[in-house]
Amino acid sequence: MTDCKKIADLIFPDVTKTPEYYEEKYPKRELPEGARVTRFAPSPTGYLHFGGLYAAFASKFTAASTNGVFLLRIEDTDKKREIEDGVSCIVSGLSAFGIEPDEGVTGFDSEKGEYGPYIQSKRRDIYRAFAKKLVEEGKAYPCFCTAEDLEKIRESQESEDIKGYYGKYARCRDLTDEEITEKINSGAPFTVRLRSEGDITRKITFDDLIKGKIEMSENVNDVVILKTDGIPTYHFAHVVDDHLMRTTHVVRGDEWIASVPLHIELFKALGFRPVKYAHIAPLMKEENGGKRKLSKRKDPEANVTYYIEKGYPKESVQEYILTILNSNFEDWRRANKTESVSKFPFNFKKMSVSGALFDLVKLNDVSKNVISLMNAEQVYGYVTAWAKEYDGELYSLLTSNPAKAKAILNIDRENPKPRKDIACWSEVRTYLSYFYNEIYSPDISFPENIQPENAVLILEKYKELYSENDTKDEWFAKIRELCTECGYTPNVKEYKANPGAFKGHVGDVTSVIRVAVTSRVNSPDLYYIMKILGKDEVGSRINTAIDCLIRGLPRH
RNA sequence: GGCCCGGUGGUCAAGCGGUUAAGACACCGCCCUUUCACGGCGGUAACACGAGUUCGAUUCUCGUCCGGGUCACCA
Repeated sequence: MTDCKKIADLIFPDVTKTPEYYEEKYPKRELPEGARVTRFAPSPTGYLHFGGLYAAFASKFTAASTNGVFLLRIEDTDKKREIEDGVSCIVSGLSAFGIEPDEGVTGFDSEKGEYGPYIQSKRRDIYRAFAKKLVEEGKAYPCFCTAEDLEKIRESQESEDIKGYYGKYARCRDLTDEEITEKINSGAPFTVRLRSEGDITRKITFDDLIKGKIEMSENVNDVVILKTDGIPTYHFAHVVDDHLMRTTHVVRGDEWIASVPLHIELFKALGFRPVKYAHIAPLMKEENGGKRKLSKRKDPEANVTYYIEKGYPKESVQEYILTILNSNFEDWRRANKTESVSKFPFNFKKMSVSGALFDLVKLNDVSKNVISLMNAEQVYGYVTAWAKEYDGELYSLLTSNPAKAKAILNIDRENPKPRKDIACWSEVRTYLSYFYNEIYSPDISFPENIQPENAVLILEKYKELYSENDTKDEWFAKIRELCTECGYTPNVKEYKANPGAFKGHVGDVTSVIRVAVTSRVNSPDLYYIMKILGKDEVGSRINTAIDCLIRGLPRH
């Protein structure tokens, strides 16, 4: 006859509070009907992973769209893998992309909310109170198997379909009170295991919010719920925490699906109502034709700091995450061009069931759109803030003459059809390098259809006619004249109708000027560029280009 | 190996028994054009394979193949 109560007291001499105490301390939340309580619960084992950010957004949007609560909890039950500034990495990583939890951990040693502590290492007493209850009820028991013992069990299970600590392999499951008492008194280390009541032939089904109905066999493993150090495993902490924090919906990676039967059994054993699950597929990365999980180790873009260093605005990252998070987001965005993302009706049903390929090209596209909608003032603010941190030279260039910088950034901006040149702030340096001699290196190479002697001709004439005070219309009128004088036509259509009659069209002529002035075949509006550069600089660049061309010209 | 999930154009993805199989990115072409862009229009290109159910399968069932996940005192 085993006396579970006695064993429980023996195992947990330190436990003073009861589960009832905690139930009362963390009452049901008073939230409007349908409000969802979600959480992001990472381990502080390294930098914040992009996939984590992705999951955090899903949680946050779910809570926000139902007027619920989104909280941040830190799962630091594995001190071996923990890194020193793990918590800060997570908090600042989330914050950099616009996620501020409603509740939970807010910094290295700070938190807010009534359901804390939100750091698992500070919840030891809570877990132990509930574990004690399980032991008292005979639903859990101490296990004295060593790592070597378990290794042997594993080896003996090679041919077994079900592996784990169960049935005849669960050697400590039926120890007598005397055996237990003796081992504990002798100071033998032990874990606490769940006494599973599962039956492999019985199925459980649950409705995953993303994947739909899933059917699996019941859990039969007597899994460890408290490690030798008295700290809970993920499974036990998850169940206790999410119950006590009154979480309603758990959004997490789909690597957890296999443990759902265990989690459900744990909820049941503790007399808790299970949470609803939404398991999201991992982000994938393309690698020589195949797909694989975006890897922390191998892929720099897996680290959220990658986006900070490159200078992607948080709005862009949000926008991109939403496009891969909910398949109808892009349609919504087209219909609501300037609406805040917080208005988007987020829905689990619209999430991809299988892993989305992480696509930097698409991110760039999204980001260019986002940035194209900003005004020059905003862009200037963002770029300088970024440059201050990551590109000191650019920073001093920009801030030494803010008016000039803003004028540059304002070209072809703030109009109904803005240019889409910039995807992230680190591209700005190259984008405007030709405005600053300090970072400009001329490279006079024309498109192939332009003959150097024609280019010289055009530039010589242009040098004479350019006047800083011309209006844009006057300037272009001169360009048209120049075309005609040099054997080009100002009329693109005319050229296309009769290409043999001309050396080229106005596009070719401006190309020559553009390359001479900016070393680019592709730039914003030339007129404004030259305005900003000033007559002297324009003249000097044209001279340089002419020299360059003449030196390269064959002698006749 | 057992169990679970998935496989629609190059990529992301709608679709849920009858569709000319949406849309977005990328690519190509055309148009617009006072250059460069932006924009507009159009194009190339897909239901992994094999059975079955059905009058009819991308959609339902089974099998095969392929991809992913999981079987820890890690989360």
